[in-house]
Amino acid sequence: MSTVSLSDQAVHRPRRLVLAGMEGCTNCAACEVRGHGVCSALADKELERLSRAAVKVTVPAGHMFIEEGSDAHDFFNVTGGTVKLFKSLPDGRRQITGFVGVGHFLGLAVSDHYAFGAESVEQVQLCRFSRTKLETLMEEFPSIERRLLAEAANELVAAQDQMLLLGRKTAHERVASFLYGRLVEKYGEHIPPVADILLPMTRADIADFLGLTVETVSRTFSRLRREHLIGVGAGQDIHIPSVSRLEAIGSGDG
Amino acid sequence: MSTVSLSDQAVHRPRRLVLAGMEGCTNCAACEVRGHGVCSALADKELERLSRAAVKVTVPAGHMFIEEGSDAHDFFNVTGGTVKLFKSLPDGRRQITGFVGVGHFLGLAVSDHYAFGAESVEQVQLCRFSRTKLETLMEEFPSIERRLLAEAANELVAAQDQMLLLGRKTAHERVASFLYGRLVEKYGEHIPPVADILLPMTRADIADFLGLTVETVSRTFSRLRREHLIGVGAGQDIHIPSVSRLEAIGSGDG
DNA sequence: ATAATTTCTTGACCTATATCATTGTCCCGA
DNA sequence: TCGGGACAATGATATAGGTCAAGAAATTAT
Repeated sequence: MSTVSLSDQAVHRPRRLVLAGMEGCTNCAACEVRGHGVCSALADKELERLSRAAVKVTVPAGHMFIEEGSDAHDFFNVTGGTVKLFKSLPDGRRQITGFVGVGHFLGLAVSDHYAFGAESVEQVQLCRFSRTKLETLMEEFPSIERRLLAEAANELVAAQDQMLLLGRKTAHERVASFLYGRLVEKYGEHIPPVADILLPMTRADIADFLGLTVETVSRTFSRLRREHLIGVGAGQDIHIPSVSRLEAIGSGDG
Repeated sequence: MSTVSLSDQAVHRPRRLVLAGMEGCTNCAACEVRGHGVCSALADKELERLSRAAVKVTVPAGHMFIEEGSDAHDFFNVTGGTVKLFKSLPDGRRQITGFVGVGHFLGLAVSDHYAFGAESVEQVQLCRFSRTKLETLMEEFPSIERRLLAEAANELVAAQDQMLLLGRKTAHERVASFLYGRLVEKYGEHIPPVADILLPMTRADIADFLGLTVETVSRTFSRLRREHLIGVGAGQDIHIPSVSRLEAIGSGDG
C-alpha cells in the first residue's frame, strides 16, 4: 500500500458508488493523462471537442464495469488505477487477457457487444466516451484514429507475447515474464537494473493471467524467492535485485 | 482432397520459385481479393493509387518470408493460400499466433522490427506494400486507416479468444475450437450444420498453434474420431457431422 | 515404381502442474 | 481488541499432457 495512495483521503468517501457513478467531465486539457493514451494525439482544439464527449467515472476496487457480451456503448480511457480484462468459459474458468493501467484505451469492440469483461483491480478512474460520439470525432480528427491504430498495434504485440507465454512457457518463466512486464508498465523503456514493484492484483488474478492455479503461482513466487530472484517485502511489494536476470528467465534463457 | 482442389492444375508449375520472387503488380481493380482485406475499403481512384504501391509476390509452401526481429519494411495482404504467424523462444519452442488466409492483412509492427515471423503453409500469393508508401497512402485516404483499425480490432478479439484457449482449455476443447475456427475462416457467418474442411497445415503446426505436442494433437483427433465428432477422410480432409456439437465442446459446454 | 523422407499414429512411461486439504497471515469492521 | 473473511503458503496426492520410442502411412524424389 504505498504507490497509489495519493488519493487515499478521497477513498474514505462511502463505497456505495455504483457502476455508472459519474461526474460531469472536467477539462481534458488539464487532464492528468494528457500526454498519454488517445489524448496525446490531439491538439488543443481537438481536446476541447473531446472534453464535451467525455465523462469522468470513478470505479471502486473489484467492480466489474464491462460485462462480457453486453452492449458495447462506450469506450474508456484509463486515467487512474489498474483494470483487468478477461474472458470466461461457461463453467467459470477465466482468462485474464491483460492488466491495463493509466493511459490505456479500452473498449475496441468488433461487433456491438463487448467480447470481454473488465473489472477494476484497485480504485480506478476512467474517461468514458460514447462509441457513436467517438466515431463522429474520428471522422473529424483522423489523428484520433491514427492513435487508436497505434494502440491496437501495441496491444496486438502484447497479445502475441502472451500467447507465447501461455502456449509454451513454464510456470517459472511465466511468473518471471509477468514481473518483468509489470516493470515495463511501471518504467517504460528505462527500467533500472534493480527495481521494485507493487502488485495491486491478487495471486488469483495473476494465476488467471498466466494460465496457472493460485497454488502454482504461490509456489513459484516462493521458488523465485529461494533463488534470490525476487524479494517479497511486506504485502504486495516485490523487490527485484537483478532485472536482467529476471528478464532472461522470463524470455526462456534460463 | 476435395474442397480446395479447384486450383490443383495450376500447382504443377515448378517449385523452384524462391523468396522474393515477384512479378510487377497487375491491376488492383481486377484483383481477385478486391472486396476483401484492405482493398475493400477503397474507391476506384484509391485502388488506382494502391496499384502503384503494391507488388504481387508468390511464395512457395514452407517458406519463411518474415523473419522474427528483422526490419519491418513491408506490409502484406494475403491474396491466396494460408500463412502462419509465430513467435519463438531461444531454445526453439514455438507458438503459432495465427493462421491467416485470403484477404487478411499482415505486418502491423509497432516498432521498426517485426515482432513475429511469417511462413507460408501452402503456396501463397501476397500483395506487398512498403510501409512508408502505405503510410503516405493512409494520409491521403483515411479509409485505409479505418479499414486497418477494423482489421486490428478483429485480430485483437481473435487473440483474446486464443489466450482463453491457451490458458484455460483442455486439449479436447482446444482441438474442437481449432476446427470450429477453421470453419469460421472458410464459411464466415454462415456455417452449414454439417461441413467439411481441408487443413493445409501439419499436426506440428496445429500443435504449435494450440500449445500442445504433436502426439497430443494426434491422440485428440483420434479421440474426436472415436466420439464421432469428426470423420477423418483421406489426407487432411475433415468431415464434421455436427458443427454445433463441435462448437459446444470447443467453447467449454461439454 | 521404388527408395528416401517426412508426417502421423499409437503405446509405455514420466513430470509439471492441478487438486485437495490445512494452516497461517493480513485486513477490516464492530 | 477481537473475530471473521479474504488472501496466501505449503504439503500430499492425482492427472492431463509431455517425453521417448517404434512402426505405419503418406508424400517427394530418383
